[in-house]
Amino acid sequence: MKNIKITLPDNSHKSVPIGTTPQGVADIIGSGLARAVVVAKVDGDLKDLNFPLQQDCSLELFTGDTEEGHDTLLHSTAHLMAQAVKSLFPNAKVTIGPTIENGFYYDFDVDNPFTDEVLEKIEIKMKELAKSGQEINRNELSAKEAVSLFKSMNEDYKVEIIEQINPDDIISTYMQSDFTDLCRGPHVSNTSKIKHFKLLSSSGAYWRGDENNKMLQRIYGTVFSSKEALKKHLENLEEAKRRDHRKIGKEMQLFAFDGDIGPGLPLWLPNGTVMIEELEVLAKDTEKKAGYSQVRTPHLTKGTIYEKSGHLDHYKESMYPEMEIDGVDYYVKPMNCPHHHKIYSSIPRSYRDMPVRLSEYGTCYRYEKSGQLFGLMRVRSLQMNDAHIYCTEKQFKKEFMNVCKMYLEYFKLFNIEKYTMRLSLHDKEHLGDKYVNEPELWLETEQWVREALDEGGFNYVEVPGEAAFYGPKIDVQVWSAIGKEFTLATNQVDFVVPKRFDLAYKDENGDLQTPICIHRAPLSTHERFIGFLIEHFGGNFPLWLAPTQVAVLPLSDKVYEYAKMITNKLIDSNIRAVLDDRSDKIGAKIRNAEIKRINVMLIVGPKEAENNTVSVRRKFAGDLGTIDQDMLISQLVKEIKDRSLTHS
RNA sequence: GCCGGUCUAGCUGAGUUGGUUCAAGCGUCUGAUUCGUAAUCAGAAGUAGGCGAGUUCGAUUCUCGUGUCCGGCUCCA
Repeated sequence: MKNIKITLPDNSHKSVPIGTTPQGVADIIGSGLARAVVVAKVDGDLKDLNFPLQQDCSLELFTGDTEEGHDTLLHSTAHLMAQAVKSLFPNAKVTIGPTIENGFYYDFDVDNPFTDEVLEKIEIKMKELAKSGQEINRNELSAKEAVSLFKSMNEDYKVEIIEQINPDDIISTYMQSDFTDLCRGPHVSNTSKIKHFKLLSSSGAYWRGDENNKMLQRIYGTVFSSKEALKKHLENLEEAKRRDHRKIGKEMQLFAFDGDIGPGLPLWLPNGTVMIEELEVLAKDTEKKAGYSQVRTPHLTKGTIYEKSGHLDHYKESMYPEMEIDGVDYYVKPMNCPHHHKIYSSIPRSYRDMPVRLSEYGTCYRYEKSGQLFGLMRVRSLQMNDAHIYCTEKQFKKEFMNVCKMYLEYFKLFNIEKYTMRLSLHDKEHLGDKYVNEPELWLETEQWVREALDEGGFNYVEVPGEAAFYGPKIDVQVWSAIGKEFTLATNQVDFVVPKRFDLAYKDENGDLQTPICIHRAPLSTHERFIGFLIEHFGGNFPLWLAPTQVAVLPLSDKVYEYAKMITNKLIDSNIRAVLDDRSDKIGAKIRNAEIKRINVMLIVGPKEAENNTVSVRRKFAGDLGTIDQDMLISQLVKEIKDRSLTHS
């Protein structure tokens, strides 16, 4: 039989009989690799391990701990789960089962939703099927054959999927025992390769993500190449839960929800309010330097203005219903833009005044759907770090870029490193309904934004169909501790509403021009930003932001007077200090302060009282020794003033 | 809004296959202790099974409704 030459990644060669599979090559290399390998790349293309090699080629073997291998493992485990579900519930119809970051899900059309007990049963069945070592085989067929195959199996959803694939394409299926699934592949070659998996949760999910379609039942799960990796992942999930802003917010008494107030309407407790105040000072400082003017606007406004802006058309569903006052409909405001437009137009504007930058921590109310309220991240009452910039076409790029630069300044201050800038564009299909029908203006404005971003050297991804109804926008996406993605900062271009409001400025020639409006909220809302910060810092805030900055811990009642004096001195220096005057031992006081995540602990005993010093202990740093009280205070004042990130 | 689940003291959290007064820890309060870098001891109090109906001799436990929150889906100016 003819041999073929296999080139491995280290450029070594193996000569093997034609028809040898990647698994076969792995077997030759070693038994450890043979067990661990899950998928292969043949001349750069991902292939199954039992793909017969027909000619000289390069071959790369991937174990489950590589990106390619893990993805294959995840996908194959989704199939294994579907097989288990079909075996337990023969009436179940399978739909789609993709991989996601560190996991997979599969949607089923079943008679009864999955309960936790059922999930356990499915997992047990999966273990059984995995152990039984079933071969997984690829089969290729035409779209027509595929349709009749899945029709014969009563898999309506698969038929629907195939019918939307190009009829000339070759369709592939994967079969393990009596279970066949439509899939592009690749897959592991045997169910015994799947060992360390866990089903995590189940939930409802609409077919094709459309709420008009039937609700399917989704199961989420994950798999790893080793027991340790799975354990580590599950521990990470647990750790994430500990950073959950809802948990820490309660522990640190930052905010609360109350049934008598209403869902999505947070109460800001004194500690959380301290953080709000600090953020507002930061925003005002930053905006003052950047040439913004502060404004204030009412919470309640006539409906006519929202008709004019178009918001009633587009967002009535998520606005609190109107209230009739003196025969006129009023709304609580869902956004600040129309008010700022009215401030802009309250006086005549010249090109010399431009750009006009109006900022406000505006309080808004949005009737978000009940099912999507989520801690502080999605609420119904919110205060936006809002501003509107009115500028000329010429000024646009620079203004837009400066807003983006402001984000980055903030991100640096808070040490936010993981984020994505998303340029959200319109979708031609929805001009006239979801988006204002100005096809050329859309393209033009989008191009401006693109150029502004490119010139500013920002990295971004383009996302069609995500724009606001009045223009393209930049969304900055971040991830919460529990892995949810959020839009934090946002920056939008509005080429429509200024015209509707007859906003104008007089240009050099004395002609009236319409300004472009940039909506921006770099710090998002207080609610979302603080929610994010809680998870980002795990409650261990930088000193300037911490609700309680210093705890003074007297060793005993004998030094109470001295401790009280130190505490007062700190408070006089605008430092948020508390005195722990309980009769606990010092160890208990320290423990208590540590649990409360207090950054600076000042331990004072007779020695300190005698020398006018304090003994400093800081969270994360531990015992830092003794220091003169005035020197310490000036150090802390500086750290706070600089909004320093350091804990020590 | 949709699918599923949750709800026990300020917090965490047991238990009750329907049966007198429902644990415990933390916290709180009182007293003692006066202590050197993550828990001193003792005692006490506490509007505790979301809410409303129903079944029952009897419901925290079963049924129905309703609210909240959670996991997702959908949505997000």
